[in-house]
Amino acid sequence: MSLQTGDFRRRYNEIKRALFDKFYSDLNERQREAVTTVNGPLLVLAGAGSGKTTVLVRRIVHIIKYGDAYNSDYVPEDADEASLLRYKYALETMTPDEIGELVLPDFRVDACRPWEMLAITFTNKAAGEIKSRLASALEGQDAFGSASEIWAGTFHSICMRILRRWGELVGYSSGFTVYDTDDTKRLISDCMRDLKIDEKTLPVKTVMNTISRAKDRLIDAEQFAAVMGDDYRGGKIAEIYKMYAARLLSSNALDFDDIIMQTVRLLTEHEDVREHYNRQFRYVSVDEYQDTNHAQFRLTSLLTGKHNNLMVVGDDDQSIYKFRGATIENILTFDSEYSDAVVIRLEQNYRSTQTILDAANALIAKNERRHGKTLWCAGEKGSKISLCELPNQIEEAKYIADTVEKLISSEGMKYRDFAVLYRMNAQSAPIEGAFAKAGVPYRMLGGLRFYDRKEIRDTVAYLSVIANPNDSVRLKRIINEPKRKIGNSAVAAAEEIAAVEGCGLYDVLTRADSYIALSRAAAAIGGFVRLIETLREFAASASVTELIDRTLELSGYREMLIAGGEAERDRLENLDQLMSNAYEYESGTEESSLTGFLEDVALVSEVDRYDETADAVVMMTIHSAKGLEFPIVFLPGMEDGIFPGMQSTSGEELEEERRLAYVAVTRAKKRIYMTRTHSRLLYGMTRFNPPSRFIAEMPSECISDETPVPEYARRQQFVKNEPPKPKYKDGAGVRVNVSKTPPPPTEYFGPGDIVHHRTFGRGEIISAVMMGADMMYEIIFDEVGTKKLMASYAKLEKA
DNA sequence: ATGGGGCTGCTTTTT
DNA sequence: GCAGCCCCAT
Repeated sequence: MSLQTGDFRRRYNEIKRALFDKFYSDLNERQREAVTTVNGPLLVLAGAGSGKTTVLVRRIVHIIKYGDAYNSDYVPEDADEASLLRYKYALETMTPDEIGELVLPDFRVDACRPWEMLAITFTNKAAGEIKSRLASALEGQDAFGSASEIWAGTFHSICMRILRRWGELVGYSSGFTVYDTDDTKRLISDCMRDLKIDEKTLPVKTVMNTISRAKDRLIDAEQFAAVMGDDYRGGKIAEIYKMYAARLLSSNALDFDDIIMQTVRLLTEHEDVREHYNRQFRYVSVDEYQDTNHAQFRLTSLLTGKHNNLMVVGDDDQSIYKFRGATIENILTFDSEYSDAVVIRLEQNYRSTQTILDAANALIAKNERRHGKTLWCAGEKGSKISLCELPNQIEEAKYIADTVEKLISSEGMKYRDFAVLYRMNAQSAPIEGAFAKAGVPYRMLGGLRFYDRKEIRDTVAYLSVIANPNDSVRLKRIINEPKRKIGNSAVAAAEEIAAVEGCGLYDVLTRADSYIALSRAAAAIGGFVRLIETLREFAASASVTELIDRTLELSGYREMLIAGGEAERDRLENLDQLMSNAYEYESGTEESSLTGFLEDVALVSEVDRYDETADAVVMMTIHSAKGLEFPIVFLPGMEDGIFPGMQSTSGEELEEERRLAYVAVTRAKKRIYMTRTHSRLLYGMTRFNPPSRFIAEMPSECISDETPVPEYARRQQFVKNEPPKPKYKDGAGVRVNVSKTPPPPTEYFGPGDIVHHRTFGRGEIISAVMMGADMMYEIIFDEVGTKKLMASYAKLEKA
């Protein structure tokens, strides 16, 4: 029998919300709304630098600590006027932190236990960030449970956790292997060889990509064949897909796409498993939702179940992974997919100056397919974006190095304040060169990754075979590494036997001496099998670290490298590094195992080589810069043909490039230096690229052209038959035929002109250089590629 | 079976 | 311009 009146209840809830609002006073209103919107589908459109991770983490903590207290109207039976007074006093005197810790738990309604919370991210880095922030938010508050019980991880690690438990239901026995891109490529390549499909007519890359995209869309080999119908190329790929899938299964292996796809299959086909997780995961959040593909969308909705407590966070304007299957539709249609979804926009930016945001806003506004957001900040306008044209990529690199040094000496900046972000890795070489020459310390991301090095891959392959002898891709990788006289022909023969007998390759090897086809290599094979068996026995009782050491010893791999002398020194060091990684894994994991280590190797890329504390300029692609921020950003290669790339000059491709430009610009906190070159040597070809269209898409008042000398002498060297690209600011881009003085024998052409050649057909001039009295053209022909031709010999016509 | 030399081809990348 | 890969010669 409650004595609480309606008025009391209203005042109770008012003061409760005021307490929450004070607790969240360090958040802006939108952020607070996102954190306290607990039930039902929620889409948070988080602009660059808008505190997205903060919101994600605090919302999870909010639900675990307070549940739906903020929105609920529940008033406890024993609440009375005295409690109101107490709360009012707390509101006036306590700090936000004290309120959060001492008062708000009183209001707890329907809170959730940590293991009922699922938080999915894309990268291990993001997962690590979220985990560590959750850990510190929940530290020492055991009443709420431990942050480590929260299911926070990447799509792949979450799925692996599910598959390790239920994998048998979809045909995988325990200890299954994960194939990475390289393994996948080898396996597909093998399939193509066995199907006698020439890699020249159908590149492995294409096949791999097609199969991967199919898996993204949850299309299996049979369905794929059906969809392809009698399309020749498609039919061939369908054949490969079928064989590839069968071989993966017989190797007890999954590729990256399978990890998602098979989990979806598991949850679709096994209602009990699905219900198990639906009951468990009362709340689901997905980060970087703009990068999800269809399979991940399905997975999310299967895991979420009927309660629909699904929060997705992302920025449609930062969707830059279409090429690897991400579909921006997921984020664009979330609010129609979940019709009662709450949509919250985080537009206040805490990172950049207003000038940078103005430029970014104007740029991205050119895209059609977006939810629409406008970033703003409370801070200052800041300096204009600098733009500079340099003669070539060497000068461009020098300019960057000089500017770094200049700003360090004149403004006391540190090397680590600078980032050079480029569109393509190929752009990095000259910049590296200039930094090296100028003595600028730098750190480059995106070279060969640690686990992609040959010696590491080989060693990991040994471990994989020890853990799972059915893993034929890895088996083949190491069967003759180091050389032990088991050549391709012997392996091919053994594979054939395996195919005929329908057993594994390793099984055939164990009985090598009973096959005539293998008689020549039987002794060598026997030695290899004994090696693996010895190591398997050893593995049963040894640690992973010891196993690696023993493997390198007994296989002769280490010996081989030592024999290589100085040249192989790095490789030996890398293997030591692998052993210390294994050691680290074992000391940091409760139930360490060989399978666990291999899974880490497959799914966890190396612990970020990007050391934020080192005082060095950082160089990386724009793609890998997503999510990072730097005081000063250099954007070299602001040229059409580079950025946007020449194969993305219109439509969806161009929109994706523009999003990439948006990502690039929004990385900068204080200043941006854009550069472009007059001529650029790339892939051994000199190109003359016009300025990037993205420059013109930014408001001109945001940009200041710092090109040093008004005219370079070099302009004399190049003759064009048209005025240097119509600079008409006023009026339409009408081409005027100025001073047409074509010196005989031919009309001269300039870069960008489309010409026709009697034998080579249609082509585009990419460079025109005066050589003596003649002109040398470099032309990309549609049919025959690039040719260099002299004007007087080539009978070129304007096309 | 192995190693060396020519030829192609080549955005972006995490899992 | 360079690297990785295939083919060929040993």
